[in-house]
Amino acid sequence: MTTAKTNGLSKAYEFSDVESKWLDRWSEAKSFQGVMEDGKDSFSIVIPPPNVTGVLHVGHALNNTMQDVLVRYHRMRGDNTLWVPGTDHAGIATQNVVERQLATEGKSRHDVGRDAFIEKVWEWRKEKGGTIIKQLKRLGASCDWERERFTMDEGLSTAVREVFVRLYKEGLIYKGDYIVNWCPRCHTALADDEVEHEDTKGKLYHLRYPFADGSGHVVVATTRPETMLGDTGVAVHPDDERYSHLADVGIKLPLTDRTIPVVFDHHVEKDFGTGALKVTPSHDRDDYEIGMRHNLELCKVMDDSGVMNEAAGTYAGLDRFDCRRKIVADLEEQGFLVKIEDYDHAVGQCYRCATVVEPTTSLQWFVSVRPLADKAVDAVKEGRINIYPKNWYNTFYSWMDNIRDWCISRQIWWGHRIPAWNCDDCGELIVESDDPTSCPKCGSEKLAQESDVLDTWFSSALWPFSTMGWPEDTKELATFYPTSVLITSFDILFFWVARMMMMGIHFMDEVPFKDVYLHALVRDKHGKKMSKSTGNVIDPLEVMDQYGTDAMRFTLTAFAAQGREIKLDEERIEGYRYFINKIWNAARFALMHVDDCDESVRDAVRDPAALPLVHRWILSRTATTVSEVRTSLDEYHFNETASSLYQFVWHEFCDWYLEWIKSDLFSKDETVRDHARGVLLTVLETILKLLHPVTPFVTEEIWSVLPGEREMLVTSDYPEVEESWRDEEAENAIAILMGVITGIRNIRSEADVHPSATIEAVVLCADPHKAELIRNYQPALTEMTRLSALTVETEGDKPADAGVYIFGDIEIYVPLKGLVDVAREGAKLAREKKKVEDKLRQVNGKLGNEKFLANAPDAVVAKEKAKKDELDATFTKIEEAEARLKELG
RNA sequence: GGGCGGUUAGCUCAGCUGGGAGAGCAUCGGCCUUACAAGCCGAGGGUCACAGGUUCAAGCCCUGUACCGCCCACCA
Repeated sequence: MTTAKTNGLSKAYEFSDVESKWLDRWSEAKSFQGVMEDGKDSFSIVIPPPNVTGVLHVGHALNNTMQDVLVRYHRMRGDNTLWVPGTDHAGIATQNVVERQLATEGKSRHDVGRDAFIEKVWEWRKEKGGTIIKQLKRLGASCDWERERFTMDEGLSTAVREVFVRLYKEGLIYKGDYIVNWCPRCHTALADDEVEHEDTKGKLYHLRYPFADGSGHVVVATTRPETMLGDTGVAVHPDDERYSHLADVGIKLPLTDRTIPVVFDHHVEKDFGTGALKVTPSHDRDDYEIGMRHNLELCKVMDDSGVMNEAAGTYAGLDRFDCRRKIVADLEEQGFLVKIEDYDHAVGQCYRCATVVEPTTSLQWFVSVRPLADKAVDAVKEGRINIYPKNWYNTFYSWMDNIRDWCISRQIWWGHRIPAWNCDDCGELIVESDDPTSCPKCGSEKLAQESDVLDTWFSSALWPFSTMGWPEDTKELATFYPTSVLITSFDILFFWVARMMMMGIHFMDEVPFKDVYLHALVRDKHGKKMSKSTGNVIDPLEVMDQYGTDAMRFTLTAFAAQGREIKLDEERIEGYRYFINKIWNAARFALMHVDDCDESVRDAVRDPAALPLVHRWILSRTATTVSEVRTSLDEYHFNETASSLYQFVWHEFCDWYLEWIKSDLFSKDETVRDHARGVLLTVLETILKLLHPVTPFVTEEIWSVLPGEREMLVTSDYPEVEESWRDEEAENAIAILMGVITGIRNIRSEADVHPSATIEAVVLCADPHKAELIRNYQPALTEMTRLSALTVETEGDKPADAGVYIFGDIEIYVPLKGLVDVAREGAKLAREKKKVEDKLRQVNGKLGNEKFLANAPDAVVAKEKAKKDELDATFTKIEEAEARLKELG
């Protein structure tokens, strides 16, 4: 690759140096600093805090690109703009990382002790925890980096305590012994939504449970036979006549010496299996609820690690899965096993470590979410929060309707320790934001703080206001809360988004964000989830290395259509890299001509109507593009933003406008040249501004070498729609001229006329205005089609020995002097004729339909009539051309 | 079991309020035309999953079917 330079810009865009240069400059200039000026609109976003253990994956890249596009857009619009960055302490995930590190030294966290372990986590964070932040910076994320927050920071920890204590005192936090999801590997409770259900090929074991009086038996089915040791009842449906006589007869539980009762509960499905259900209240959520309804005993048969305990009798000490095998063998030996069926069912797994979750009763802390959830639902129903795309409303409501109390305590060490103390002497439970020194009830000083920490999502639920200084009244909160929009992945709608709504509304009395944009997951090009084991992971860091950050950002923006999974194809990234390069080269070309311009060159656009058509045309197209881009950004239609920009820059500005004005730029007529230079510079500047939010690096670089003194692009102004640039007349006229050019090129190409061969063309057009228009543009037209001459007539001979191109009332002939390939030309005409015929059939169908004429709006009818006239004209001319061709053949 | 989404060119996808089916890549042909071969010019390619319905008019609205995907859920 050559690196020849033109006017200081290398021939191909070399992103690497450019990117690091601007990252430094933006940082030095504090370009991303949050602004709080009176009388301005505010635009604020809080980043979905990535886990402090995280490394940038393509989902982060998408998420943060979208946020950055909006933030840069609003900053340029002059709003008070703030993007708050930060990371999440990610309780279990981070603890796991440090535990693994310890394990390499052959130690467990218990070997080092709680305080020392936490110290180690902080050390780890200091050394390695900045990775994802560095990577976000490299992405170009224009966060106010001086405001970086961490969910374990002092300020945020204060907010967490304050919230906990207030909720407790309002009776919305309680402690109790309930069934929870337990991870035997992480040794902690998990919230319902931290359990992932995986379809698993398992077995359904049918077990024979004899009646205590020896009069018979009932068959129950289970997927987890080891839990039978904890059975404290058998449940049947109250209306099930098969079992109505069992009310007073107990069941003799196999392998034990216990007798358990039969209870009648509507939850039991009569038609499933035998209609009898073994009830293990300590190890199954449904069974727990049945047990509560019928006062069944709790019998816990496993410990915190999933190992059978003393209640399991001779099975004590066995791991739960080993126990399962042993139990099945023993049941079979003793004749209690009826049959084993293959059975596919969902098995709950820990979302962090994929260990099979064990439902267990345990003493935990809970938030009563119903009252909080109701307020969140109201906010959404009343439109105080809008959700995009809107198909998420149903899902949101149904989840909120079925929400259960939130288990917030975790039996791990890394996190916000629950601000509750137990008095050793009187047993009083003390909940205070400041550490108490003595028991308010008995005065004892023997107080022990709860060992549990809070669910990570508890602190992230406060993120929109805790990062702005709550519980203090801060200027940040006054200026930026509620935030403008939350952009996040749909898979944490409930983990996080819903909980921020609940907490924000409860504590701030105002929603935490006005809009929620939920984007899709990024998948590979076949729609498969990216995973290391499949080997289909696209690493954004490698992508940035290979194609440049702007190319990746543009690609992600182009893919970000609402409501669809994103299938990312690496070839597309390559395609958009070419686009970045195209911008670069267009700028190089422009610079060759505007390099030495002074301010006055822009005067050309002050009176657009006075300019030649092609300049009026590009200004009009620019105005349209500005409008499209602004609208699509305002509506979060990121893909449309990308496509408007791509289409306009490449196919209108580069392919047509630059080609068209080349002769003007080399003109000896100073006015002609200055018009071209002024419009060229103006449009280029507009393009750079429009593109900047999506492709900040290349645009800033080009901007910096444009003539004149200028501030950095990042903090310049975003283009407004210039209504005075809109020009329908120019657009129509240029469309005709483009048609002529395309026609001539088509004939040349179809007839295999070498591009350098000089030939002539004749345009026949009965309409004198159009003819005049085309005649006026002869120089540009011949230049762009490489003709030696172009003649325009309102009437004249139609040569047979010529290539022909017809559109509407315009006919183009390129005399070929015996070079016409009759067969090929005939085929082309036939093809065109068929197209026109098909369209005519449609139009005539409509216009021949009285109901259409009666019902369709006048404008639509008029349009159809105009279409018919044009098609008729084209059709006639094609037939004439066919006739002439026949003479020739 | 409930809910949501998808099915449009060979591939990946747009198509916002119903009014002449689009893009990128890929394909074919021709060009190193002085910004760009990471480029330029030209061309081909569609029964908009299927079946009904509403409408003057349907890729778009309604009903149903098929297949694919995701989410939620207490049939053990």
